[in-house]
Amino acid sequence: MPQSVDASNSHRTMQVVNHVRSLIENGTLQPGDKIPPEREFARTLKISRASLRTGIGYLAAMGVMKIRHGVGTFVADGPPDFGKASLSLMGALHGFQSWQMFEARIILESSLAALAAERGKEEHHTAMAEEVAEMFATLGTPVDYLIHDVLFHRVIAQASGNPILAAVMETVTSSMYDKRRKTVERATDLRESAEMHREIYRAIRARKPAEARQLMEKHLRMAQKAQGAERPADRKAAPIVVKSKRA
Amino acid sequence: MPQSVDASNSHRTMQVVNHVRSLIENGTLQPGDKIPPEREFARTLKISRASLRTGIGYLAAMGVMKIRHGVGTFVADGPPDFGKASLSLMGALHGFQSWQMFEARIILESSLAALAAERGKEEHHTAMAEEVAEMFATLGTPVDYLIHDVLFHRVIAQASGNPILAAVMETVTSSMYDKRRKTVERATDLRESAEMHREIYRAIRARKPAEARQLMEKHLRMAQKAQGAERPADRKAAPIVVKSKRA
DNA sequence: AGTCTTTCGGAGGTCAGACCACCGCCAGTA
DNA sequence: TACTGGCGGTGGTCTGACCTCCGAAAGACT
Repeated sequence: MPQSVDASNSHRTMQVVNHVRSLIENGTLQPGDKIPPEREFARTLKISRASLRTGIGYLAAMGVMKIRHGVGTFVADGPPDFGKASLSLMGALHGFQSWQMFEARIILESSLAALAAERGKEEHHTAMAEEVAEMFATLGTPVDYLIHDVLFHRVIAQASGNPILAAVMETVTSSMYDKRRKTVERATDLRESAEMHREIYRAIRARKPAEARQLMEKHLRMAQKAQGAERPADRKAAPIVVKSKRA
Repeated sequence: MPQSVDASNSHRTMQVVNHVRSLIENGTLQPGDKIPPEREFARTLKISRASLRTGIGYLAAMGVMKIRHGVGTFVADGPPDFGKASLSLMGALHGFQSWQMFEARIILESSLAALAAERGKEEHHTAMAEEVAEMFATLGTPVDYLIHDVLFHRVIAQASGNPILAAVMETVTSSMYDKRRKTVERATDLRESAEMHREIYRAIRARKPAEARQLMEKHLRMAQKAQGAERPADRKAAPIVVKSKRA
Protein backbone atom coordinates (compact mmCIF):
# COMPACT_ATOMS: atom_id res chain seq x y z
CA MET A 1 0.00 0.00 0.00
CA PRO A 2 1.78 2.86 -1.35
CA GLN A 3 -0.31 5.74 -0.39
CA SER A 4 -1.35 5.62 3.14
CA VAL A 5 -3.88 7.68 4.81
CA ASP A 6 -7.34 6.76 3.59
CA ALA A 7 -8.96 7.24 0.31
CA SER A 8 -12.10 8.43 1.97
CA ASN A 9 -11.18 12.04 2.10
CA SER A 10 -11.20 14.55 -0.59
CA HIS A 11 -8.54 16.57 -2.20
CA ARG A 12 -8.64 19.79 -0.24
CA THR A 13 -9.02 18.06 3.09
CA MET A 14 -5.93 15.99 2.50
CA GLN A 15 -4.12 19.04 1.30
CA VAL A 16 -4.66 20.62 4.68
CA VAL A 17 -3.82 17.46 6.57
CA ASN A 18 -0.63 16.92 4.67
CA HIS A 19 0.38 20.51 5.04
CA VAL A 20 -0.05 20.31 8.77
CA ARG A 21 1.71 16.99 8.83
CA SER A 22 4.75 18.48 7.17
CA LEU A 23 4.70 21.43 9.51
CA ILE A 24 4.77 19.01 12.39
CA GLU A 25 7.40 16.78 10.88
CA ASN A 26 9.79 19.59 10.17
CA GLY A 27 9.32 20.95 13.64
CA THR A 28 7.58 24.18 12.74
CA LEU A 29 4.61 23.07 14.78
CA GLN A 30 5.17 21.76 18.27
CA PRO A 31 2.65 20.28 20.68
CA GLY A 32 0.77 23.10 22.32
CA ASP A 33 1.42 25.55 19.53
CA LYS A 34 -1.37 27.66 18.17
CA ILE A 35 -2.02 27.58 14.48
CA PRO A 36 -2.92 30.73 12.55
CA PRO A 37 -6.53 31.94 12.62
CA GLU A 38 -8.73 30.19 10.12
CA ARG A 39 -9.21 33.16 7.85
CA GLU A 40 -5.54 33.84 7.61
CA PHE A 41 -4.49 30.20 7.31
CA ALA A 42 -7.05 29.68 4.59
CA ARG A 43 -5.63 32.60 2.64
CA THR A 44 -2.13 31.21 3.06
CA LEU A 45 -3.10 27.83 1.66
CA LYS A 46 -5.20 29.51 -1.00
CA ILE A 47 -8.31 27.54 -0.18
CA SER A 48 -11.64 28.60 1.19
CA ARG A 49 -12.15 28.83 4.89
CA ALA A 50 -14.75 26.08 4.65
CA SER A 51 -12.29 23.61 3.18
CA LEU A 52 -9.66 24.54 5.68
CA ARG A 53 -12.15 23.90 8.44
CA THR A 54 -12.91 20.47 7.05
CA GLY A 55 -9.24 19.59 7.21
CA ILE A 56 -8.80 21.00 10.68
CA GLY A 57 -11.88 19.11 11.75
CA TYR A 58 -10.37 15.90 10.46
CA LEU A 59 -7.23 16.48 12.48
CA ALA A 60 -9.26 17.36 15.54
CA ALA A 61 -11.28 14.18 15.19
CA MET A 62 -8.06 12.19 15.34
CA GLY A 63 -6.93 14.03 18.42
CA VAL A 64 -4.06 15.78 16.72
CA MET A 65 -5.56 19.22 17.20
CA LYS A 66 -7.60 20.82 19.93
CA ILE A 67 -10.07 23.53 18.98
CA ARG A 68 -11.13 26.12 21.52
CA HIS A 69 -14.03 28.27 20.48
CA GLY A 70 -13.23 31.93 20.73
CA VAL A 71 -9.60 31.29 21.48
CA GLY A 72 -7.86 29.44 18.73
CA THR A 73 -6.80 26.06 17.42
CA PHE A 74 -3.85 24.28 18.97
CA VAL A 75 -1.71 21.26 18.35
CA ALA A 76 -2.57 18.63 20.95
CA ASP A 77 -0.15 18.71 23.81
CA GLY A 78 -1.23 16.24 26.48
CA PRO A 79 -0.61 12.53 26.29
CA PRO A 80 -1.38 10.99 22.92
CA ASP A 81 -5.04 10.34 22.55
CA PHE A 82 -6.62 8.40 19.75
CA GLY A 83 -10.18 9.38 19.23
CA LYS A 84 -11.68 8.28 22.50
CA ALA A 85 -15.08 8.46 20.97
CA SER A 86 -14.13 6.27 18.08
CA LEU A 87 -13.98 3.01 19.99
CA SER A 88 -17.45 3.37 21.38
CA LEU A 89 -18.78 4.14 17.92
CA MET A 90 -16.89 1.23 16.44
CA GLY A 91 -18.19 -0.88 19.26
CA ALA A 92 -21.76 -0.09 18.46
CA LEU A 93 -21.05 -0.62 14.81
CA HIS A 94 -19.21 -3.92 14.94
CA GLY A 95 -20.85 -5.23 18.05
CA PHE A 96 -17.80 -5.45 20.23
CA GLN A 97 -18.45 -7.60 23.24
CA SER A 98 -17.69 -6.71 26.78
CA TRP A 99 -15.45 -9.70 27.25
CA GLN A 100 -13.44 -8.65 24.23
CA MET A 101 -12.83 -5.29 25.78
CA PHE A 102 -11.65 -6.96 28.93
CA GLU A 103 -9.49 -9.39 27.06
CA ALA A 104 -7.79 -6.54 25.27
CA ARG A 105 -7.39 -4.71 28.49
CA ILE A 106 -5.92 -7.69 30.27
CA ILE A 107 -3.36 -8.28 27.57
CA LEU A 108 -2.39 -4.66 27.36
CA GLU A 109 -2.31 -3.86 31.02
CA SER A 110 -0.47 -6.93 32.21
CA SER A 111 2.27 -6.24 29.71
CA LEU A 112 2.22 -2.61 30.69
CA ALA A 113 2.61 -3.58 34.34
CA ALA A 114 5.56 -5.80 33.50
CA LEU A 115 7.24 -3.04 31.55
CA ALA A 116 6.56 -0.59 34.34
CA ALA A 117 8.26 -2.95 36.75
CA GLU A 118 11.30 -2.97 34.51
CA ARG A 119 11.50 0.69 33.70
CA GLY A 120 9.49 2.66 36.25
CA LYS A 121 11.26 5.66 37.70
CA GLU A 122 11.08 7.02 41.20
CA GLU A 123 8.51 9.62 40.34
CA HIS A 124 6.24 6.94 38.94
CA HIS A 125 6.54 4.90 42.08
CA THR A 126 5.69 7.95 44.09
CA ALA A 127 2.65 8.74 41.99
CA MET A 128 1.44 5.16 42.23
CA ALA A 129 1.84 5.13 45.98
CA GLU A 130 -0.19 8.30 46.20
CA GLU A 131 -3.01 6.89 44.18
CA VAL A 132 -3.07 3.72 46.23
CA ALA A 133 -3.28 5.82 49.34
CA GLU A 134 -6.13 7.83 47.85
CA MET A 135 -7.93 4.63 47.02
CA PHE A 136 -7.81 3.50 50.61
CA ALA A 137 -8.94 6.92 51.66
CA THR A 138 -11.98 6.87 49.38
CA LEU A 139 -13.26 3.38 50.10
CA GLY A 140 -16.47 4.98 51.22
CA THR A 141 -17.13 6.94 48.05
CA PRO A 142 -17.08 4.64 45.03
CA VAL A 143 -17.11 7.46 42.51
CA ASP A 144 -14.00 9.01 43.97
CA TYR A 145 -12.43 5.62 44.35
CA LEU A 146 -12.87 4.98 40.65
CA ILE A 147 -11.07 8.17 39.75
CA HIS A 148 -7.97 7.11 41.61
CA ASP A 149 -8.29 3.62 40.27
CA VAL A 150 -8.16 4.98 36.74
CA LEU A 151 -5.32 7.31 37.65
CA PHE A 152 -3.33 4.45 39.11
CA HIS A 153 -3.59 2.44 35.94
CA ARG A 154 -2.67 5.49 33.96
CA VAL A 155 0.51 6.03 35.93
CA ILE A 156 1.49 2.46 35.23
CA ALA A 157 0.97 3.08 31.54
CA GLN A 158 3.18 6.12 31.81
CA ALA A 159 5.81 4.18 33.68
CA SER A 160 5.93 1.56 30.94
CA GLY A 161 7.81 4.00 28.79
CA ASN A 162 5.77 3.10 25.74
CA PRO A 163 3.38 5.92 24.81
CA ILE A 164 1.84 3.91 22.00
CA LEU A 165 0.67 1.14 24.27
CA ALA A 166 -0.35 3.71 26.84
CA ALA A 167 -2.49 5.51 24.31
CA VAL A 168 -4.12 2.29 23.16
CA MET A 169 -4.87 1.29 26.71
CA GLU A 170 -6.35 4.69 27.37
CA THR A 171 -8.61 4.33 24.39
CA VAL A 172 -9.86 0.94 25.48
CA THR A 173 -10.39 1.76 29.12
CA SER A 174 -12.02 5.10 28.52
CA SER A 175 -14.73 3.38 26.53
CA MET A 176 -15.47 1.23 29.54
CA TYR A 177 -15.56 4.08 31.97
CA ASP A 178 -19.30 4.61 31.96
CA LYS A 179 -20.09 1.03 32.63
CA ARG A 180 -17.56 0.86 35.39
CA ARG A 181 -18.99 3.90 37.04
CA LYS A 182 -22.32 2.19 37.37
CA THR A 183 -20.84 -1.07 38.55
CA VAL A 184 -18.70 0.59 41.15
CA GLU A 185 -21.73 2.07 42.80
CA ARG A 186 -22.84 -1.23 44.17
CA ALA A 187 -19.36 -2.57 44.75
CA THR A 188 -19.02 -4.27 48.08
CA ASP A 189 -15.39 -5.12 48.20
CA LEU A 190 -13.50 -2.01 47.30
CA ARG A 191 -11.14 -2.86 50.09
CA GLU A 192 -10.07 -6.04 48.37
CA SER A 193 -9.61 -4.14 45.15
CA ALA A 194 -7.47 -1.54 46.84
CA GLU A 195 -5.46 -4.32 48.39
CA MET A 196 -4.73 -5.75 44.99
CA HIS A 197 -3.65 -2.43 43.66
CA ARG A 198 -1.26 -2.17 46.53
CA GLU A 199 0.22 -5.53 45.72
CA ILE A 200 0.66 -4.55 42.11
CA TYR A 201 2.38 -1.41 43.21
CA ARG A 202 4.72 -3.35 45.42
CA ALA A 203 5.65 -5.74 42.65
CA ILE A 204 6.39 -2.88 40.30
CA ARG A 205 8.38 -1.03 42.88
CA ALA A 206 10.33 -4.18 43.67
CA ARG A 207 11.04 -4.50 39.95
CA LYS A 208 9.43 -7.89 39.59
CA PRO A 209 7.94 -7.88 36.08
CA ALA A 210 6.60 -11.39 36.12
CA GLU A 211 4.88 -10.85 39.41
CA ALA A 212 3.47 -7.49 38.38
CA ARG A 213 2.10 -9.01 35.20
CA GLN A 214 0.49 -11.86 37.04
CA LEU A 215 -1.05 -9.68 39.71
CA MET A 216 -2.41 -7.26 37.18
CA GLU A 217 -3.94 -10.09 35.24
CA LYS A 218 -5.51 -11.51 38.35
CA HIS A 219 -6.84 -8.11 39.30
CA LEU A 220 -8.46 -7.53 35.95
CA ARG A 221 -9.95 -10.98 35.74
CA MET A 222 -11.56 -10.35 39.05
CA ALA A 223 -12.89 -7.02 37.88
CA GLN A 224 -14.19 -8.73 34.78
CA LYS A 225 -16.02 -11.29 36.84
CA ALA A 226 -17.45 -8.59 39.07
CA GLN A 227 -18.93 -7.04 36.01
CA GLY A 228 -20.20 -10.30 34.60
CA ALA A 229 -18.29 -9.85 31.39
CA GLU A 230 -16.81 -13.28 31.02
CA ARG A 231 -16.42 -14.85 27.66
CA PRO A 232 -19.34 -17.12 26.92
CA ALA A 233 -18.82 -20.73 25.90
CA ASP A 234 -17.78 -21.35 22.36
CA ARG A 235 -19.09 -19.33 19.55
CA LYS A 236 -19.48 -19.59 15.84
CA ALA A 237 -16.58 -18.18 13.91
CA ALA A 238 -17.15 -14.96 12.11
CA PRO A 239 -16.84 -15.29 8.37
CA ILE A 240 -13.19 -15.00 7.59
CA VAL A 241 -12.63 -11.95 5.54
CA VAL A 242 -9.13 -10.87 4.79
CA LYS A 243 -9.59 -7.95 2.56
CA SER A 244 -6.78 -6.66 0.52
CA LYS A 245 -5.56 -3.32 1.65
CA ARG A 246 -6.95 -1.80 -1.48
CA ALA A 247 -10.13 0.07 -0.99
CA MET B 1 -22.77 8.72 26.58
CA PRO B 2 -22.90 11.22 29.31
CA GLN B 3 -19.28 11.91 29.83
CA SER B 4 -16.76 13.76 27.86
CA VAL B 5 -15.93 12.29 24.51
CA ASP B 6 -13.94 15.27 23.48
CA ALA B 7 -14.55 18.82 24.25
CA SER B 8 -12.95 19.82 21.00
CA ASN B 9 -16.03 19.56 18.89
CA SER B 10 -18.83 21.92 18.65
CA HIS B 11 -22.50 21.68 19.15
CA ARG B 12 -23.76 20.93 15.67
CA THR B 13 -21.03 18.47 14.91
CA MET B 14 -21.81 16.44 17.97
CA GLN B 15 -25.47 16.67 17.18
CA VAL B 16 -24.81 14.89 13.92
CA VAL B 17 -22.45 12.38 15.48
CA ASN B 18 -24.88 11.51 18.22
CA HIS B 19 -27.75 11.22 15.81
CA VAL B 20 -25.82 8.79 13.69
CA ARG B 21 -24.71 6.94 16.78
CA SER B 22 -28.26 6.40 17.86
CA LEU B 23 -29.23 5.28 14.39
CA ILE B 24 -26.47 2.71 14.56
CA GLU B 25 -27.26 1.63 18.07
CA ASN B 26 -30.92 1.07 17.41
CA GLY B 27 -30.10 -0.87 14.28
CA THR B 28 -31.53 1.54 11.75
CA LEU B 29 -28.11 1.86 10.22
CA GLN B 30 -26.15 -1.26 9.42
CA PRO B 31 -22.61 -1.58 8.12
CA GLY B 32 -22.64 -0.98 4.40
CA ASP B 33 -25.82 1.05 4.46
CA LYS B 34 -26.05 4.28 2.56
CA ILE B 35 -27.10 7.37 4.43
CA PRO B 36 -29.42 9.94 2.88
CA PRO B 37 -27.95 12.54 0.52
CA GLU B 38 -26.42 15.48 2.31
CA ARG B 39 -29.04 17.99 1.26
CA GLU B 40 -31.87 15.80 2.36
CA PHE B 41 -30.24 14.65 5.58
CA ALA B 42 -29.42 18.22 6.47
CA ARG B 43 -33.05 19.20 6.01
CA THR B 44 -34.12 16.29 8.19
CA LEU B 45 -31.84 17.32 11.03
CA LYS B 46 -32.77 20.95 10.50
CA ILE B 47 -29.18 22.08 10.21
CA SER B 48 -27.25 23.51 7.33
CA ARG B 49 -25.58 21.27 4.87
CA ALA B 50 -22.23 22.70 5.93
CA SER B 51 -22.70 21.63 9.52
CA LEU B 52 -23.92 18.24 8.49
CA ARG B 53 -20.81 17.82 6.41
CA THR B 54 -18.64 18.71 9.37
CA GLY B 55 -20.24 15.96 11.39
CA ILE B 56 -20.03 13.42 8.60
CA GLY B 57 -16.41 14.39 8.12
CA TYR B 58 -15.77 13.70 11.77
CA LEU B 59 -17.28 10.24 11.48
CA ALA B 60 -15.35 9.56 8.31
CA ALA B 61 -12.11 10.59 10.00
CA MET B 62 -12.73 7.95 12.63
CA GLY B 63 -13.39 5.30 10.03
CA VAL B 64 -17.04 4.93 10.89
CA MET B 65 -18.22 6.22 7.52
CA LYS B 66 -16.90 5.93 4.01
CA ILE B 67 -17.53 8.78 1.61
CA ARG B 68 -17.57 8.15 -2.13
CA HIS B 69 -17.60 11.25 -4.25
CA GLY B 70 -20.42 11.24 -6.73
CA VAL B 71 -21.98 8.15 -5.22
CA GLY B 72 -22.95 8.64 -1.62
CA THR B 73 -21.89 8.18 1.97
CA PHE B 74 -21.93 4.77 3.58
CA VAL B 75 -21.49 3.19 6.96
CA ALA B 76 -18.14 1.40 7.07
CA ASP B 77 -18.54 -2.28 6.39
CA GLY B 78 -15.11 -3.89 6.31
CA PRO B 79 -13.11 -4.88 9.34
CA PRO B 80 -12.95 -2.23 12.03
CA ASP B 81 -10.37 0.33 11.20
CA PHE B 82 -9.24 3.08 13.49
CA GLY B 83 -7.85 5.98 11.61
CA LYS B 84 -4.83 4.43 10.00
CA ALA B 85 -3.51 7.87 9.33
CA SER B 86 -3.84 8.91 12.92
CA LEU B 87 -0.98 6.84 14.28
CA SER B 88 1.52 8.20 11.81
CA LEU B 89 0.40 11.73 12.63
CA MET B 90 0.58 11.04 16.32
CA GLY B 91 3.95 9.48 15.77
CA ALA B 92 5.32 12.57 14.14
CA LEU B 93 3.73 14.66 16.84
CA HIS B 94 4.83 12.78 19.92
CA GLY B 95 7.99 11.40 18.49
CA PHE B 96 7.14 7.73 18.70
CA GLN B 97 10.23 5.61 18.36
CA SER B 98 10.64 2.68 16.10
CA TRP B 99 11.39 0.35 18.96
CA GLN B 100 8.19 1.41 20.66
CA MET B 101 6.23 0.42 17.62
CA PHE B 102 7.91 -2.93 17.62
CA GLU B 103 7.41 -3.40 21.30
CA ALA B 104 3.71 -2.74 20.90
CA ARG B 105 3.59 -5.05 17.97
CA ILE B 106 5.38 -7.82 19.80
CA ILE B 107 3.06 -7.63 22.76
CA LEU B 108 -0.03 -7.52 20.63
CA GLU B 109 0.91 -10.12 18.09
CA SER B 110 2.28 -12.71 20.44
CA SER B 111 -0.91 -12.59 22.44
CA LEU B 112 -2.87 -12.68 19.24
CA ALA B 113 -0.97 -15.76 18.15
CA ALA B 114 -1.66 -17.45 21.45
CA LEU B 115 -5.36 -16.70 21.18
CA ALA B 116 -5.40 -17.89 17.60
CA ALA B 117 -3.89 -21.17 18.73
CA GLU B 118 -6.71 -21.54 21.22
CA ARG B 119 -9.59 -20.49 19.07
CA GLY B 120 -8.58 -20.70 15.42
CA LYS B 121 -11.08 -22.46 13.18
CA GLU B 122 -10.43 -24.68 10.23
CA GLU B 123 -10.89 -21.91 7.72
CA HIS B 124 -8.30 -19.82 9.49
CA HIS B 125 -5.82 -22.64 9.40
CA THR B 126 -6.48 -23.04 5.72
CA ALA B 127 -6.00 -19.37 5.02
CA MET B 128 -2.78 -19.32 6.99
CA ALA B 129 -1.44 -22.31 5.15
CA GLU B 130 -2.18 -20.61 1.88
CA GLU B 131 -0.34 -17.49 2.83
CA VAL B 132 2.65 -19.46 4.00
CA ALA B 133 2.69 -21.27 0.69
CA GLU B 134 2.51 -17.97 -1.14
CA MET B 135 5.40 -16.68 0.88
CA PHE B 136 7.57 -19.55 -0.18
CA ALA B 137 6.44 -19.01 -3.72
CA THR B 138 7.42 -15.36 -3.72
CA LEU B 139 10.81 -15.57 -2.10
CA GLY B 140 12.22 -14.01 -5.20
CA THR B 141 10.02 -10.94 -5.20
CA PRO B 142 10.23 -9.15 -1.87
CA VAL B 143 7.36 -6.84 -2.58
CA ASP B 144 4.98 -9.70 -3.20
CA TYR B 145 6.41 -11.56 -0.27
CA LEU B 146 5.59 -8.68 2.02
CA ILE B 147 1.98 -8.71 0.92
CA HIS B 148 1.52 -12.30 1.98
CA ASP B 149 3.48 -11.67 5.12
CA VAL B 150 1.02 -8.96 6.08
CA LEU B 151 -1.91 -11.12 5.09
CA PHE B 152 -0.64 -13.98 7.22
CA HIS B 153 -0.45 -11.83 10.28
CA ARG B 154 -3.88 -10.48 9.54
CA VAL B 155 -5.39 -13.94 9.40
CA ILE B 156 -3.91 -14.67 12.79
CA ALA B 157 -5.55 -11.53 14.12
CA GLN B 158 -8.84 -12.69 12.66
CA ALA B 159 -8.39 -16.12 14.17
CA SER B 160 -7.86 -14.63 17.60
CA GLY B 161 -11.53 -13.89 17.76
CA ASN B 162 -10.94 -10.47 19.22
CA PRO B 163 -11.72 -7.74 16.69
CA ILE B 164 -10.59 -5.00 19.03
CA LEU B 165 -7.09 -6.32 19.35
CA ALA B 166 -7.07 -7.11 15.65
CA ALA B 167 -7.98 -3.54 14.83
CA VAL B 168 -5.33 -2.16 17.12
CA MET B 169 -2.71 -4.40 15.59
CA GLU B 170 -3.77 -3.35 12.15
CA THR B 171 -3.35 0.28 13.09
CA VAL B 172 0.11 -0.25 14.46
CA THR B 173 1.40 -2.42 11.66
CA SER B 174 -0.03 -0.33 8.88
CA SER B 175 1.94 2.62 10.10
CA MET B 176 5.09 0.58 9.73
CA TYR B 177 4.29 -0.68 6.27
CA ASP B 178 6.21 1.91 4.35
CA LYS B 179 9.39 1.39 6.26
CA ARG B 180 9.09 -2.34 5.95
CA ARG B 181 8.69 -2.13 2.23
CA LYS B 182 12.03 -0.45 1.93
CA THR B 183 13.73 -2.86 4.28
CA VAL B 184 12.35 -5.90 2.55
CA GLU B 185 13.92 -4.86 -0.71
CA ARG B 186 17.38 -5.66 0.49
CA ALA B 187 16.36 -8.60 2.61
CA THR B 188 18.64 -11.55 2.15
CA ASP B 189 16.99 -14.16 4.25
CA LEU B 190 13.37 -14.26 3.26
CA ARG B 191 13.64 -18.00 3.35
CA GLU B 192 14.38 -17.96 7.04
CA SER B 193 11.49 -15.62 7.59
CA ALA B 194 9.15 -17.85 5.68
CA GLU B 195 10.37 -20.77 7.68
CA MET B 196 9.47 -19.01 10.90
CA HIS B 197 6.03 -18.23 9.64
CA ARG B 198 5.59 -21.86 8.88
CA GLU B 199 6.54 -22.80 12.39
CA ILE B 200 4.13 -20.30 13.81
CA TYR B 201 1.41 -21.71 11.63
CA ARG B 202 2.18 -25.20 12.86
CA ALA B 203 2.04 -24.18 16.47
CA ILE B 204 -1.30 -22.49 15.96
CA ARG B 205 -2.70 -25.40 14.07
CA ALA B 206 -1.49 -27.77 16.73
CA ARG B 207 -3.24 -25.59 19.27
CA LYS B 208 -0.15 -24.81 21.29
CA PRO B 209 -0.70 -21.28 22.56
CA ALA B 210 2.49 -20.99 24.53
CA GLU B 211 4.56 -22.16 21.63
CA ALA B 212 2.78 -19.93 19.15
CA ARG B 213 3.33 -16.95 21.41
CA GLN B 214 6.98 -17.69 21.83
CA LEU B 215 7.60 -18.26 18.13
CA MET B 216 5.80 -15.10 17.19
CA GLU B 217 7.81 -13.14 19.66
CA LYS B 218 11.02 -14.59 18.35
CA HIS B 219 9.99 -13.86 14.81
CA LEU B 220 9.22 -10.24 15.52
CA ARG B 221 12.34 -9.68 17.55
CA MET B 222 14.32 -10.92 14.62
CA ALA B 223 12.44 -8.62 12.27
CA GLN B 224 13.11 -5.79 14.67
CA LYS B 225 16.80 -6.48 14.65
CA ALA B 226 16.81 -6.73 10.88
CA GLN B 227 15.42 -3.25 10.81
CA GLY B 228 17.79 -1.92 13.42
CA ALA B 229 14.98 -0.78 15.65
CA GLU B 230 16.18 -2.05 18.96
CA ARG B 231 15.58 -0.13 22.10
CA PRO B 232 18.58 1.98 22.95
CA ALA B 233 20.18 1.87 26.37
CA ASP B 234 18.39 3.67 29.14
CA ARG B 235 16.63 6.90 28.61
CA LYS B 236 15.42 9.83 30.61
CA ALA B 237 11.92 9.51 31.90
CA ALA B 238 9.30 11.68 30.32
CA PRO B 239 7.74 14.18 32.69
CA ILE B 240 4.92 12.40 34.40
CA VAL B 241 1.64 13.97 33.52
CA VAL B 242 -1.54 12.35 34.67
CA LYS B 243 -4.35 14.49 33.51
CA SER B 244 -7.75 14.20 35.00
CA LYS B 245 -10.48 12.98 32.71
CA ARG B 246 -12.21 16.26 32.93
CA ALA B 247 -11.35 18.67 30.23
C1' DA C 1 -28.97 -7.97 -31.35
C1' DG C 2 -24.89 -6.51 -29.15
C1' DT C 3 -21.62 -3.15 -27.90
C1' DC C 4 -19.58 1.38 -27.70
C1' DT C 5 -20.47 6.36 -26.79
C1' DT C 6 -22.89 10.18 -25.09
C1' DT C 7 -25.73 12.39 -22.05
C1' DC C 8 -27.77 13.45 -17.82
C1' DG C 9 -29.20 13.24 -13.09
C1' DG C 10 -27.76 12.62 -8.50
C1' DA C 11 -24.29 12.95 -4.98
C1' DG C 12 -20.45 14.86 -2.89
C1' DG C 13 -16.76 19.04 -3.00
C1' DT C 14 -15.65 23.89 -2.99
C1' DC C 15 -16.40 28.61 -2.70
C1' DA C 16 -17.76 33.33 -1.06
C1' DG C 17 -19.43 36.36 2.24
C1' DA C 18 -22.42 37.54 5.98
C1' DC C 19 -23.55 36.94 10.57
C1' DC C 20 -23.57 34.53 15.28
C1' DA C 21 -21.34 32.96 19.73
C1' DC C 22 -17.58 32.71 22.83
C1' DC C 23 -13.44 34.11 25.30
C1' DG C 24 -10.00 37.12 27.13
C1' DC C 25 -8.56 41.50 28.10
C1' DC C 26 -8.61 46.24 29.18
C1' DA C 27 -10.67 50.54 30.10
C1' DG C 28 -13.85 52.83 32.84
C1' DT C 29 -16.38 53.04 37.08
C1' DA C 30 -17.70 52.52 41.83
C1' DT D 1 -8.79 48.03 44.66
C1' DA D 2 -12.38 45.42 42.83
C1' DC D 3 -16.09 44.99 39.75
C1' DT D 4 -18.17 45.40 35.23
C1' DG D 5 -19.07 46.44 30.62
C1' DG D 6 -17.47 46.64 26.02
C1' DC D 7 -14.44 45.49 22.22
C1' DG D 8 -11.55 42.75 19.23
C1' DG D 9 -10.23 38.42 17.73
C1' DT D 10 -11.38 33.62 16.84
C1' DG D 11 -14.10 29.79 15.99
C1' DG D 12 -19.22 28.27 14.55
C1' DT D 13 -23.13 28.33 11.41
C1' DC D 14 -25.86 29.57 7.44
C1' DT D 15 -27.09 30.41 2.62
C1' DG D 16 -27.01 29.42 -1.98
C1' DA D 17 -24.52 29.04 -6.13
C1' DC D 18 -21.39 26.38 -8.85
C1' DC D 19 -17.92 22.48 -9.79
C1' DT D 20 -16.59 17.59 -10.22
C1' DC D 21 -17.30 12.87 -10.22
C1' DC D 22 -19.78 8.51 -10.90
C1' DG D 23 -23.15 5.45 -12.70
C1' DA D 24 -26.71 4.32 -15.47
C1' DA D 25 -29.97 5.14 -19.01
C1' DA D 26 -30.49 6.54 -23.71
C1' DG D 27 -28.79 6.66 -28.15
C1' DA D 28 -25.64 5.49 -32.02
C1' DC D 29 -22.71 2.44 -34.39
C1' DT D 30 -21.45 -2.26 -36.11
